[in-house]
This record gives sequence, structure tokens and C-alpha cells, in this order.
Amino acid sequence: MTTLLVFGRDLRLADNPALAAAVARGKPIIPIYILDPEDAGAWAPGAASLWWLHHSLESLTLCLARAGSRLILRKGSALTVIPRLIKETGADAVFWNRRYEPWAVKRGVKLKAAIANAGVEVQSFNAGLLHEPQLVKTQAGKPYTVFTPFWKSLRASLSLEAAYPVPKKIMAPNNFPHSDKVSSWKLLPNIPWDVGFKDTWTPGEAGAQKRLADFVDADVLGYSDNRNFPGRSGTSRLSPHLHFGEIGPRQVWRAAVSQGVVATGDPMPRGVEVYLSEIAWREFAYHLLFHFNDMPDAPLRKSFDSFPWRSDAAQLRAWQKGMTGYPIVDAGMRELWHTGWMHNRVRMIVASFLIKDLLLPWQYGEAWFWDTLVDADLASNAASWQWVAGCGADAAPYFRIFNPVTQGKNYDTDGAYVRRWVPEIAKLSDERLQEPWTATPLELAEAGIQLGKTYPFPIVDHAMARDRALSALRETKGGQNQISA
DNA sequence: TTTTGAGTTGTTCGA
DNA sequence: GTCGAACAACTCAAA
Repeated sequence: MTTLLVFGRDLRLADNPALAAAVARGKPIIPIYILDPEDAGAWAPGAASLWWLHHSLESLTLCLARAGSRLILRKGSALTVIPRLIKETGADAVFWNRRYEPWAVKRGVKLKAAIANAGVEVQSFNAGLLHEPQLVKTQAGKPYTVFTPFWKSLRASLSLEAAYPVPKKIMAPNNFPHSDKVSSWKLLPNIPWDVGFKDTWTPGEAGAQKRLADFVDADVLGYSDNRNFPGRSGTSRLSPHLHFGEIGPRQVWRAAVSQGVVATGDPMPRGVEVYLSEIAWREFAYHLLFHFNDMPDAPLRKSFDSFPWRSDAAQLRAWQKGMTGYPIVDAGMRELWHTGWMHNRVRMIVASFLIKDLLLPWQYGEAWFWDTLVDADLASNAASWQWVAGCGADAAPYFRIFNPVTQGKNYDTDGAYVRRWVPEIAKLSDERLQEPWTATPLELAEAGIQLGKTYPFPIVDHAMARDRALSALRETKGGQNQISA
């Protein structure tokens, strides 16, 4: 009589409902993690995600060991691995926390049926979202496709129960079944491009808790003022931890709110309010993906099916490598490559550049982010790229085209961000830094720059590109533009 | 059913 | 240098 506890995107012991239920059952627990390389079809985890997963599993192994338990690793389809484990161990119950990607929902349904048919108890829980995506609905009973009413509705219905504590002891079976070694899964890269990752991140529950505590102590009250400046430490950087469930949105919510509480009844400080709305954007993305399963692959607004996208391998490559000649864009793309993460403001700038300045399909950018971001998340990534492209929910108006120079001057005012990630132009004055092609030959020489050699000329003229995008977008207007399933 | 108000993140131009 | 308007029209959600 044992309980199989299947970990997924909930790699934590605190506030973990499936774990709490398994502990409450009072029987030995076998924690397992299943790696299924074919899990997600076309959206199998990218290289940066796998790097994170490796370290997070190592961390979870240690946490479980501290509670007297062990993490069992198995490779293969959950649909074969779990029934096999039930036989091996004689388990009479299987618990897990749900995942909400379309493929995972389908698999969960099949899995539950198969386990229940075998006469074994099966239960799933919500550890990863503030709400169940299917429960939030408009008065007409439809999914929301505009953020603000979604947010109001979510807020009004949200009730946070107390967190489940970390179990001091997790009852072990007499014998644990065989486990793979995480190293045998070869999740880490062969060539050492992950050096910058190690300096930037601490995957695992302890790292997530520390990140949250630091953010809440130092930055949440100033969040709304600082969040747009990539050179400041104004954001939480919790995204990869949230993605892997090393911390849950409920824990984040409680911590942010408690920092804002001065006296009961006081209004929420603006920084806290704005931060919570960002957590709600994550929820909104899952809500959309749950109802519009095509979102990662096809535009929600069908009028974009006929958009005249360009194709240009060299320009795509320049964008990916941070060699576009626009410093703020290149800084962002290099930060991404080096650390597996990019500041949100800069994500919008580089996305706008790929889509509107280069007229390359948003899916190309989505795919690159998917492979290189440690926080790559199917729902958030797809929703955000569609938002910038203008083909998604609550999308940007067609004329909203970021000017990379203006954005650089407004949000990297002192140039700290560009100088850090594009050091070859660091000696330029603030005045020239965001547009090196306007520097005089003397200024360039004094800064040690040979444009076209040590740093590229702009690969596209923004003014021309803006007009080109505006006319393409104008022509896309009309036709079926509603969002429907 | 119809009406009404509102809709994350911008840029440019001209007064 | 600053500020407001224009850039479109449409869809959504609720009354």
C-alpha cells in the first residue's frame, strides 16, 4: 500500500497540494519524475529548459532526501511508465498536480482513465495556477479574450487558503524502485554555453524562495517605477522558478500582498498592485491556451493568415546573434544568449524589431525564445509573441511600432544595459550609444569602433521599415478578425 | 437585443 | 522643450 506521487511542473515541497494529500493519506510515498521526450510534440523543451530541469531535479532530490525520501527518475511515456510502476510497487493510489498545456490535458485524461480502470485511486490537484482555466468565464459563459475584465473577474473570485507546509518527514517504502541517474538523461549541453547561466541562476526550491524573499524585501514596492528599466534590478526574475513550479503563484501572491499590508483596509501599494497584475498575465496566458489550443502555432486573429511575412535567413541570424546594429536590440539578444533570460521591456523591443522592422514571422521569434529562455513557457511565450504581432488577445494596435533608438534612450537612459551587453561600443557617449551610426568619424575613432567591422551598421533602416510595416498591417485589416476557438 | 465604454507596455507631428 | 492629438476601426464585456 503506497502512494505514487508524480512530479511535473511542481518541483517543490512547500505549498504542494498533491504532496500534502499524499502525506495526509498516511501511507508510504514514492515520488517520481518522468522524462518523456515526446511529451509535447513539436514543443518539446528547448536546450535552456533542459539545463534548468537538470539542476532543478538535482535540487528536488536533495530536498526529498532531507525529508527521508527519494526521487525516482524514469524515462518514457507516462502512459506506460506509471502502470509499470504501479505493478512494480503495488501502489494503490497515484497523485499529481495538473499541467495545463493542451497535450498535457489530453494525456491527463487518458492517464486517469487507465489508472482508475486498474482499480487504483487517482487524484490530481492545482499547484501551478491561481485559478482553473476553465472556471473563469464571462457572463455569457465564454472565455475572456481581454485582459482587464479577466483580471477583475479573477480578483473578485480569488480566495487563497493557507499554504501547505513542507512535510518534515515523507514516509518511505521498505524498498524504493530503481531510478535512472539524472546525468544519464544528458540534459546538459555538450559545449559549455551555460557558463553565464550558472552565474545568474540557482535552480531549485531554495533558490526560488530566496529570489522571492529578496524581491519582496527590496523591490516590490518600487516595482511599478523600476520594472521598465533593464539596467536596474526592478523585476522579480521569478519566471523560470514559476515555470518549473519551484514556487507557486499562490506563494508569490501571498508574499507580495503581505509586504504591501501596512494596516488592514489600506489600499494596496501601487508596486504590489502592478506586480500582481503581472502574475495575472501569466494566468491569462494559460486561460487563453486552454481555450485556444492553436495559440502557439497560428494567429488567433485569422486576418493574419494572409499577412505578407518576409523570409530572410541572414537577418534572422543577425537578430538571433545580437548583430542587428541597433544596440538595445543586440543587448537584449545577447543577454538572452548569455543568461537564458531577457528583461521584459527588452523582450518587447526585440520582438517588435523582428516582427515589424524585419517583417519576419512572430513564430520564428517564438521558436528562438523557446530554445534559449530558461523560463520558456508555452502559454506565456505564445501569448506574448501574438500580442506584439497584433494577432493575439488584447493585442497592440497596428500602429504601435517600437523605435529601438527611442526605447533605448527612454529605458536605458544611462546606457548601463547596452554597455554591459554590447561592450564593443561602450566608450560612446550616452548621446550616441543608442545610434552609433550617427557618431562622427572622430567620435567613432575615439571609442575604438569601426562600424561595419567591430560593430555592424543597422541591418535595416527603421524609418523605412516602419512605413513598410504600417502599409502591410493596414492591408491586413478587414476580414475575419474575431478570436474564436 | 442594443447600447455603451473601454481596451498593458508607442511614435510622430505640429501647435 | 512640452503637450495633446492623430494614428482605425473594431471587438469585447457588461449593463
